[in-house]
Amino acid sequence: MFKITIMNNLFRALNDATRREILELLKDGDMTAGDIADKFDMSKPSISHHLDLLRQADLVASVKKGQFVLYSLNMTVMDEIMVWFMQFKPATQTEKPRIRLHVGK
Amino acid sequence: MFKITIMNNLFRALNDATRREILELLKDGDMTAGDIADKFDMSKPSISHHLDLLRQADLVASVKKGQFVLYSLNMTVMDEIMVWFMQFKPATQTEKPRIRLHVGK
DNA sequence: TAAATATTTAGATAAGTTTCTAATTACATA
DNA sequence: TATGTAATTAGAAACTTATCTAAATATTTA
Repeated sequence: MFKITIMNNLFRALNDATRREILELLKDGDMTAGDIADKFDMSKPSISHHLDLLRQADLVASVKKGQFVLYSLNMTVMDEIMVWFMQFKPATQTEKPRIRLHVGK
Repeated sequence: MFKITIMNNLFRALNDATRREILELLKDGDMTAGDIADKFDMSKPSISHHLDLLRQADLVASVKKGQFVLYSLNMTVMDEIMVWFMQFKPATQTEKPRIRLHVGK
């Protein structure tokens, strides 16, 4: 169900405060690599490397726009992680009514 | 809202396939350190170390039972992680009814 | 109390990660 | 086409992590 290398890439990417901050920045809209780097007290190559790990985890996508590279969040992966976490929720009451007043055809 | 050291511990703990497997084992019920170790092709001290990181992240709790140490999942932290992930869901329709037929006092 | 069992701690090693500076590649424009 | 700007790649240093074996601690039982 959850491929192990995918999970490894995912949690590896999330295991860093800078990378999590980058994800939070991208919540508010796409940004170029340079604009992202400007938000941190860290060299551009370091940020580039962080972006690479986020891309490997499919948490962000990048598109070249002329001279710039535009980065955007990938929500669909977030959804998949949530499914993984859900397995730990105790087999919870499904939303099925316990009493049925009327039975249709 | 999300304390950084807590997040660091959390994602550090999750960033390992063995530790994630331990969490999945504990889904089905509490286990002793030895029983957990028996499920893996890895030395007991290594498993002990993994359990320590999971405990630091508050993902598991441990209780000494005589000679044994019993480990159990901590669901409440899972819930908190989910809240963190939720911030990335696009500002989704809140469950507020758009039409109110009757306005009470 | 001595021996057996369960678990953790200590210390070492190999592998992986973060960060830097310097160099390279790609694109835009004067 | 030469120059400037944006971004990535390469390579190195410092640090962290995963794993092992050996040793220590705690508990039970003969």
